[in-house]
Amino acid sequence: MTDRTTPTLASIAARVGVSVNTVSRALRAPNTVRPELRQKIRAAMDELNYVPNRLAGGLSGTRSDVVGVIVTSLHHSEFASLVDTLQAELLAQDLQVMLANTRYDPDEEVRLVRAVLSWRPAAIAIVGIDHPPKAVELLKAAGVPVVEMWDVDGPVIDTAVGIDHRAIGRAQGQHLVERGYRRLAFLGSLRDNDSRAHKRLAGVEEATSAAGLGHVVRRTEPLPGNPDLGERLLGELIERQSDVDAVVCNSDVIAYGVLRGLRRLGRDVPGDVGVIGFGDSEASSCLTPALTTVRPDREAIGRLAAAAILSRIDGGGPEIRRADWRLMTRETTARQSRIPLAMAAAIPADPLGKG
Amino acid sequence: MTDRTTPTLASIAARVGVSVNTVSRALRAPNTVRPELRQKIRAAMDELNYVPNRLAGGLSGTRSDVVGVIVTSLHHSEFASLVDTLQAELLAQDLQVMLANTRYDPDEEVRLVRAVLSWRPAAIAIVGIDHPPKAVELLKAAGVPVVEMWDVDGPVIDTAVGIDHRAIGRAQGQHLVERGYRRLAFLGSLRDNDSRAHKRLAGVEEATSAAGLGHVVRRTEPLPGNPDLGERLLGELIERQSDVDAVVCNSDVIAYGVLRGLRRLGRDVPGDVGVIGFGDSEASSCLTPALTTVRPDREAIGRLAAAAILSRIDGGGPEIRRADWRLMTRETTARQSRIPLAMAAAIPADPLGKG
DNA sequence: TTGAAAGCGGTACCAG
DNA sequence: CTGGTACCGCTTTCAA
Repeated sequence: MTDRTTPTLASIAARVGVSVNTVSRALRAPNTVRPELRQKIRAAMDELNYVPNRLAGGLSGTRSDVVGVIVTSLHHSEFASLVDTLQAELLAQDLQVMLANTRYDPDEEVRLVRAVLSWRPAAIAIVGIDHPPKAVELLKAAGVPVVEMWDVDGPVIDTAVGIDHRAIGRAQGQHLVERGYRRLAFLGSLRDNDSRAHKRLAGVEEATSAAGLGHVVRRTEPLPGNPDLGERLLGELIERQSDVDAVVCNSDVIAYGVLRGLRRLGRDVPGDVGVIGFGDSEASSCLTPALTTVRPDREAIGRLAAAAILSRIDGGGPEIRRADWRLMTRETTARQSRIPLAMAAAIPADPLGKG
Repeated sequence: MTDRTTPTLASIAARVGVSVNTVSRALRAPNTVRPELRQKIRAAMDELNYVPNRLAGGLSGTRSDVVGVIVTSLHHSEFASLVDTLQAELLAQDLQVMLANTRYDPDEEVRLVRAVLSWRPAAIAIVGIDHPPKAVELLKAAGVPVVEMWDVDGPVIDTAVGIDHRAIGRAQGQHLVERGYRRLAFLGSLRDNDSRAHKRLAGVEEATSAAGLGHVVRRTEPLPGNPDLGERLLGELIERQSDVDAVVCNSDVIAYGVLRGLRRLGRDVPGDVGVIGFGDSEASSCLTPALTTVRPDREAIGRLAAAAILSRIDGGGPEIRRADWRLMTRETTARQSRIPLAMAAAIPADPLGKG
């Protein structure tokens, strides 16, 4: 701290009495510098607490060491673990994560894509495959590898890693039907631009109509999902459709509120009403009754996404990869079946998510 | 896409027929450029999908527009919402978040501090006040504003925003004592370098010893917290100390597993055993029995941290701010008290966290 | 209102 | 093995 300015390669060079160039090589290609000199340079750097300037490095060199990660939400741990995994795997390759959160706002998404691109990232990982046209245009024009995550079904920009949401919806619906539930409802946080949730909903409807059941009643709002919202939506649902006997929740946290609400209303779960969630949050297996839900292989998505990013940076070609998911059958749907198995068998499903 | 190279200010300038710096000014100081020209420049940028290069901008200009955010974990939504809030508030000021996750590894922390500093951030926000000496040295040498989050009690680098963990521990212990619990245990994920958890534990012990009770039995592991770990630790605890009648869990997810385990063991909660958590995760109010826990004002921490960052960037001085927290009294500790109130009153506590 | 030119801190290609 | 020297793309005086 004797010097008020941040040390640069030049200050190190001056201190050691060599050229800037040599110092740079001492970092980038150590074996092209005499060990003794290298040692002195290292010492000087340590002493001055030198930290390389990546702005300069990135501007000059060819490669930048950032990867932009754009998610739609962080609050409800939906994507927190994804970001966590990505960060860890990329860091192992000395890649820094620049994080952005659109909060499901398309305008914000365009803005963030631009902001992230302005750092000239080596790649961009982004949640979803439904983006505002301008965002897609920017992404394509930038010529950066883009890895879309969580959804893979539909037009993809470049590379995608995700799960088959429609198949998940089918499995949810089919499971309820098999367990004898007949009047299904879909509840939760749902945004117009959350095509993943819409695909799951479509899957549920596919299953019910295949079973010859009526429409799936829905009660949704474009607000962040949490138990209070779940309980409120349940209340509103029951008020105008009191004969519903199964609720598909768009997320586990919504389901938590739904279960709390049903308890307060004195409805028995799974006897009177069945409940199924999506996500398999940590608490789900600890509730009483324990929540039946769908567990996407989050870790796999993170790992595959990281691998895809690295591969693309490394010159590999675009690809589409699906991760697995599992129906976690627990107590909230543990009702005795009332329909013949033959009928249930007629319902299409794809439990392995292999498309 | 007629041009294979990314557009630069120069390409825009060439296209419009002006100098580079006119284009630059059109962005940075629009009113110093003739509206008509400005219009043409805008059009060219739009057409070419121009995205400014912040590496160049940051290198040249004085201010950088990144804020480094260093957390210890993301998985269990412990800090996810914090990051979420920070990101949103900073973005409003056109500041980008560069995220790093130490996973409670001190070596990693040093490495990440260095990595983040290499982007010459306008400020750094970091979880905790206990950092490896080298990290502190780097941070101080860099002369960047540093905002430490979640903990404020102890030596601080610069500015800090957090809650009083010791007071929280005292309140947890006192609450259990008041409810008549006598043999307390502390369970959960606990790392040596997680001084926040250690402070809460110390607070619990302070409360029990003030009440004249014996030592708090502890059963911890330096692993990520989750329900399975909670249930396992509970099992191990009961095995060698079966008379424990209250469990302080280091996080709500641990408590979920503890409750599940107690249920399986046939112990009544809150009758036989009381359970209290920390964090007030979303599911906590939906469990049966609902979990008594402590809710830190997460949103306030995020907001205050963002405000502190902005203020420091803007030339404001260092400061220390405490956020509030609340004991959420629910069912898992709803046992009738067995001790005279006078005694309970003797236990120090500071429920408002004002230090 | 606009343009020319000097950096910002590195990297990379040369020559020595 | 080491040093000289053009840039990288943008910001910022200083003139015009």
